[in-house]
Amino acid sequence: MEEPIKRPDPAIDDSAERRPTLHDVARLAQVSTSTASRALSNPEMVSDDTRQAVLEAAERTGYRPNLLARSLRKQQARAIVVLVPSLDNPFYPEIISGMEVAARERDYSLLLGLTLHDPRVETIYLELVRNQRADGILVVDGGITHLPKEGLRFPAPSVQVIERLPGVDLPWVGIDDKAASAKATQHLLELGHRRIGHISGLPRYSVTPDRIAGYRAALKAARIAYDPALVEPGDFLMTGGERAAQKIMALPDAPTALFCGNDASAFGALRHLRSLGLRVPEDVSVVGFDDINSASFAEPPLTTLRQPKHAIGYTAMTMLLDVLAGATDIDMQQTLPVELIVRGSTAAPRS
Amino acid sequence: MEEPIKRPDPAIDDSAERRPTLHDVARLAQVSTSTASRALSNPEMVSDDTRQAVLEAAERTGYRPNLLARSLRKQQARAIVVLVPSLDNPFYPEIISGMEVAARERDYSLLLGLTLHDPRVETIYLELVRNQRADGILVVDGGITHLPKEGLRFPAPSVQVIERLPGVDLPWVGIDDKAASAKATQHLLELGHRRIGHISGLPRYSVTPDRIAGYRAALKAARIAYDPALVEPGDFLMTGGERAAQKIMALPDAPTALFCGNDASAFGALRHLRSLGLRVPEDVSVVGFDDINSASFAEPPLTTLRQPKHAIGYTAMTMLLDVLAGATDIDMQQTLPVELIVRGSTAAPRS
DNA sequence: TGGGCCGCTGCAATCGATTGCAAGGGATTC
DNA sequence: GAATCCCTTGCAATCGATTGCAGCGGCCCA
Repeated sequence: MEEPIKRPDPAIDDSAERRPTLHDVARLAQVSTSTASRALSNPEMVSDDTRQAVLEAAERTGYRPNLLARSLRKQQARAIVVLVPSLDNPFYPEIISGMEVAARERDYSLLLGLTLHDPRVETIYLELVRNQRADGILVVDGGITHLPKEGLRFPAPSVQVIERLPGVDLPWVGIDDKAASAKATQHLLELGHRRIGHISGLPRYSVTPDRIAGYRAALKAARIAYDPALVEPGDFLMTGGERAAQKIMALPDAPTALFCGNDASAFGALRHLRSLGLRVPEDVSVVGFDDINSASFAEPPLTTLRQPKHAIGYTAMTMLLDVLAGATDIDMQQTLPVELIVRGSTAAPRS
Repeated sequence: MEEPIKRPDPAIDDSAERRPTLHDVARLAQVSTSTASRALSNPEMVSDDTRQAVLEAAERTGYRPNLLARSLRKQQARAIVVLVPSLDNPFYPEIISGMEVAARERDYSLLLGLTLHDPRVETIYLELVRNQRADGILVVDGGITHLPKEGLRFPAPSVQVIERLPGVDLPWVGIDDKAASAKATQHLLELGHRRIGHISGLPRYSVTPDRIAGYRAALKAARIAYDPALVEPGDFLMTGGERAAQKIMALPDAPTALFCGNDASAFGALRHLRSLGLRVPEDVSVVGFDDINSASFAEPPLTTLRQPKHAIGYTAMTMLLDVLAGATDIDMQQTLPVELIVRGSTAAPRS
């Protein structure tokens, strides 16, 4: 080990610009590759002198472990596929941000898959796991909705986020949609509203019936009869919200408040109300759902239910990595708290 | 090959639930693994009978190639790191969507890295490439800004998006900020505005001076003197836009129009104008930049410059993959067209 | 002095593919 | 009938790590 390092073994071509491998490090440190490996990955297994020499050699050569080789050997890709329908709804990027942080903290990478609800795309990303390029899947909001429900089997540990896939028994992270929805409706009731419209979401999402249920529960608690005409499906987008608002506001006995299935729908509703010349909140109150970034910038700033988006993503990723790490005492259902954010779009009805 | 497939070799434990490997397929098809490999990857290299037998065996065993092993052998990870400061600005998700499509089309995966301008995070993702887990890097908008500029070397092929890193000689995809900026300013000039304010961006972004330059060039072409007091830096966020608008509108000779460095700033400006009781566009016209999704939902809908966000992402990813595929005739600078979208936030000034 | 244990190290197998090289065999050509 | 060529196939090396097992030497204790 006191052999001067300057004199390279003439039998070895060091001039090649090949990236240094563990073998190169080992040779420079005059040890076997096994020892070099241990010195770097399990330092306590080698003597102080050896560790020192290996670290120095690694430093000197600029060695970087080849993660592909390590993954192959250890049979873990250290990557997670995140399936999202799209990034159009600003709701998703925030969730993904939380996932990225959690993944990075534990030396995992995040493979982003935008399915656009296309089963072919969904299949491609599912294959990535079958092909050992990823260790698990996070399914955000029906990323898999179009794959056959029957016998849908996940090829690896997975966690569902927000949406519960019918007939799929996987851990889940989300919110209590019914309770949140009731809370928003109650807020309007407390302000004095008696006729409250609800713009719901696409029926294919499981959150849609839950939110309707919460709305109905709050009405019932206030002893107000449920009027189906006041519930109109939107599509979780601006345009659908606009259309739904149009239908509801055209009723003979139009409501004084609208509770919308998400913020985008609420924006659409706002636009329609404006076009009718109705003022918010003086003439009609509006409540959204999600609290996306732009909700506070709307005119007027939107009263809405804040989903803990970052925390949802962080929690989901953490759960999945815990499962992959062998944890067995996982909470199958993690319900995160929702906060009602009261801004300028709600007020008492005109007397 | 007419050996009945039903009779398994008793020497081999087929009961194990191990994923089938190429070796298993080969054994079932009674060929060597090399042949099996070729039958699946280079079908034209084997005879029809053999190919048939191998495909059948692969089908029967449910074989999926192990991409880690393939990657190790072929020395390519087939993954690209996308470095973005964050997903807060809705501008980024759209770019990323374009990248994801281009990557998927060519069997690459997208590793998402949110740097938050933190050099430690930037380093982590750069390491991913050094460690052979990714083949290249897409740097979106100063994803690397905080790493030392001096001697910043990329460990793999990379493409810059939107932002040009100083002193870094890499292919780039973006827009002509100066020309776009001039176009927006000219629009206001054509409407009859003579005093036009500009809310610029953070100086650390290279687009900021370019956009100021375009603004000045348009003024000069219209023979209007440049007044530095009318240019106020924002931070590309709502709050900065609000603050900058406040400063500019407090001038003794306040402008009749504001050209904002991005849509978020414009939203902030709108809010401030509203708080002053000024109407848009009757009292003050406002122009944004980017055309993020919510620009059309603003009140009034925002006149803005539409960046081809999806195309930018798609093009950048395509360029990078072309480079990785060995293309040499790459355009080092790809400038994509910007469109002025005239909506309700601009009009002729009060006479 | 001898047996046993422990700490450290190296050998060699392994993860699961791809691929250069060579050989076998049939067809073609002179 | 022999030489040549080409098509197809298999052998074995390789990508770059990790790890079970065994060996070696030193130390401790009887």
